[in-house]
Amino acid sequence: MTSTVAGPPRSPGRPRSARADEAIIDAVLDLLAEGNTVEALSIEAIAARAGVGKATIYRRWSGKESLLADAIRTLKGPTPEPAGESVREDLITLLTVVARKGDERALKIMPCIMPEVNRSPEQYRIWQEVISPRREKMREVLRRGIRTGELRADLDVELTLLLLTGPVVMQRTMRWHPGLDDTTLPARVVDAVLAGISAR
Amino acid sequence: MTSTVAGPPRSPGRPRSARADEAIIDAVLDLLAEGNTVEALSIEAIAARAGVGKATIYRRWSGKESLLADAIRTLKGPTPEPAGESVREDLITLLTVVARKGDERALKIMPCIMPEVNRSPEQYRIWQEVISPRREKMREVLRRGIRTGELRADLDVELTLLLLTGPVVMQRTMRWHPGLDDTTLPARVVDAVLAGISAR
Amino acid sequence: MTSTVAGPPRSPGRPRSARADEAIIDAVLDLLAEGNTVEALSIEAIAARAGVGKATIYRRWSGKESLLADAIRTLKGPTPEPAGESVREDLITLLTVVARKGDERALKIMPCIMPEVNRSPEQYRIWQEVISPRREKMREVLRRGIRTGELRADLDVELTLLLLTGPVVMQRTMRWHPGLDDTTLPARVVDAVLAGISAR
Amino acid sequence: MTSTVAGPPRSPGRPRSARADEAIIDAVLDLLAEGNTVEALSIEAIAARAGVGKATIYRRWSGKESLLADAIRTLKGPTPEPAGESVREDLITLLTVVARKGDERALKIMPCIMPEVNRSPEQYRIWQEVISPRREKMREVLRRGIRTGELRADLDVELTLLLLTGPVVMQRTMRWHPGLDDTTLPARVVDAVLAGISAR
DNA sequence: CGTTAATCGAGACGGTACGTCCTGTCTTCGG
DNA sequence: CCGAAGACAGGACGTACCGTCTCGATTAACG
Repeated sequence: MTSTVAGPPRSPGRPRSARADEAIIDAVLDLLAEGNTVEALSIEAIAARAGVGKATIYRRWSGKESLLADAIRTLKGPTPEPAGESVREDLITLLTVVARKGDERALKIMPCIMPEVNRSPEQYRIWQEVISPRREKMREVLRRGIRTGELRADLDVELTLLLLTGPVVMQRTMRWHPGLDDTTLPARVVDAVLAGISAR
Repeated sequence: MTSTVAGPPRSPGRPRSARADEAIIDAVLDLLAEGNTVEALSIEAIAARAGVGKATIYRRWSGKESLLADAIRTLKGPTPEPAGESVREDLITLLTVVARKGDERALKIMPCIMPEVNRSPEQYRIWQEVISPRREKMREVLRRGIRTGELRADLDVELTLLLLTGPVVMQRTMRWHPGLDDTTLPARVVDAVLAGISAR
Repeated sequence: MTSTVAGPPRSPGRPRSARADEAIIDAVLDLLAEGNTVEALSIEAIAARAGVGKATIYRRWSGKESLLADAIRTLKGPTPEPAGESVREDLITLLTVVARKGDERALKIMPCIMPEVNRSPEQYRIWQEVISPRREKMREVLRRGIRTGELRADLDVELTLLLLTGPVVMQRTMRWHPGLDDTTLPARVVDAVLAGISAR
Repeated sequence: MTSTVAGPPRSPGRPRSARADEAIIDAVLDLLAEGNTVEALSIEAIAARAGVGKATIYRRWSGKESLLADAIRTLKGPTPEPAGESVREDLITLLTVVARKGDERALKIMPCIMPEVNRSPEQYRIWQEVISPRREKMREVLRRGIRTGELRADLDVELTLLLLTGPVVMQRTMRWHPGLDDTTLPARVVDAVLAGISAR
């Protein structure tokens, strides 16, 4: 007797190469880290760098957009799990980018990815899907803060989400303020938003 | 002899057509408003729409980047002048986009311009130049608020700038929160940042 | 010991499917008859039409060239055997195409096969092998005619072979003269070449 | 006053470069002469060899087919003008290929062009157009021969055309008979067809 | 009767060429 | 000299096949 239970529904034909997947994603990240611009990122260059035919890319992704999205997904690593002790700590955790372990390319790449997000509605949709888990976790933390009394009872959750993520994303995207260090920024933004800027 | 007074150092040959300038800028804004995406914005399409030769565009701008910058500059209208009575009112004024009178395309175009800004260092430099006057005015308002005691004495001006502009730009770019109306957003952001979100 | 007589050198493993052979050849002929052009004949299309994997084709033939050659070989049927009574009759017999019984595709396919023959030296070699038996038989008939006195004693056999086959092949290939019926053509060519066109 | 008569209807814009035309045709002939096969003739290779963008080729020709036709047209030189003294001489003249002066590539290229002619109906149409003038002149010579009594009164002109051109084209295409020299072939074919091969 | 081994279908693989589109430059003519 | 028009070299796009390769599943003959 071999097996009476139905195994996984394996599709016929040669299975897709996991090596190719990795090589392609890696080529994307390499080229981004080298060029620091998305303009220099052509499918042909990716295929050449990955040692892969163009068709192998198009078999997996519909275009540059979704390929980029997956590359970033890979880069970002899993959504961090907030400790749940204080609202402040949890928000800082969720605002901090956790790159895939050992990937130094993350910080170089992030700023030049952001601008791509809104170039087309489709790209935007894909990107939303990528970051929505983290955003949902932030909403939960805010709601918990209201319940526990750490935050105002009349808080507008959506507005607050914008107050917290807007500055961090913008700084990451635009690098407008050279004096603001990226590693300490989440903490400073959270503290300022918690406290307000008015004099007492 | 036709003229004895020294005229302005007029170069010989046919002068540049002001009609062409307008037609080109208008074509850019039209195409952006129609397509809602910058990807579909090619120099060839702009030239065709404007009824203009490609060379006429390249004679005036170095490339798509600076053309876009000028188009936005035109769209935005002049930097608003804050009244100077209260920090709150002035910040709201400066965070509100004032479109060129009678141009309904502004709100449709803004979100799809933002992402272009950081695609290359050059484009970023141009964009900074466009918005730096407004940012400088905001700094002045913040410093005045510190002097008048309306704001905390230990306020980090650059961080606060980020706290105010980040959410507004992000919402304009990403349209993440459908419930947040764009016209009332600046006021709500300013109020929230002034007050903070912590329970008292 | 199971067998003392030396059986056929049967290789182990699953034997090749005769159904596949037929399906492939048939798919080739179908596609040729449908498309009336060799350009539309891709290995992938053949495999799909035959319901066969590409590897099954490449296991049997080295490429499109030899597959085509075999398809034609199948189509043509065996070399006809001249009766040997008169040179005229024998030449007409040898110039007439005898298609495999019941295959109406032959006449549609022939013209579009011819051009393929000379696309590469290899293809040419294969083709020569296909038609050489028939050509050799024609040479014999011509030599016999010289011996029997039916033909000139100083006849150049190779030149005459060209005089006879050239017009028939060309008409079949190019269809230049719509008035010349394909079924009566061999007889008319033979008669004209035998008699000459000069006035007496 | 410059000119009141309507000049040639010059189209606006930069005129097409004659240099490009020549370079492209020359590249085609070079690649054919080198490779001796049409399979190795890609548009990309032609563009590279000619130092020309692919678009410059597609602006002038609809595809490989019509480009090839023009290349051959150029190679062949003008249709020869028969002297009109004897049918024999005129036919030999018309059957002999006159290559463009000083172009040694002609003889290498001709054989590998022929097979292309019938790969598709469109290609066939183009080719017919290329050689129809020469064929029409041959018809005239044959009709004149009938009138002058040099040829049989009951001659079938179309059949005779086939008898003459078939062998020459076939030998040129297939190179089946190595002993038959291409330069003397037209004369030998004409003589044989004139005289017939039957014993007297 | 189970092992062995070549076949089958399916389809992914690294490539090459296709024909289209856009870039930024140039070359023509007319204003 | 500027204007439109449009050709130029170059290069990326996404598609279609090429001929090869890897899968799990058949299908015989051998042991």
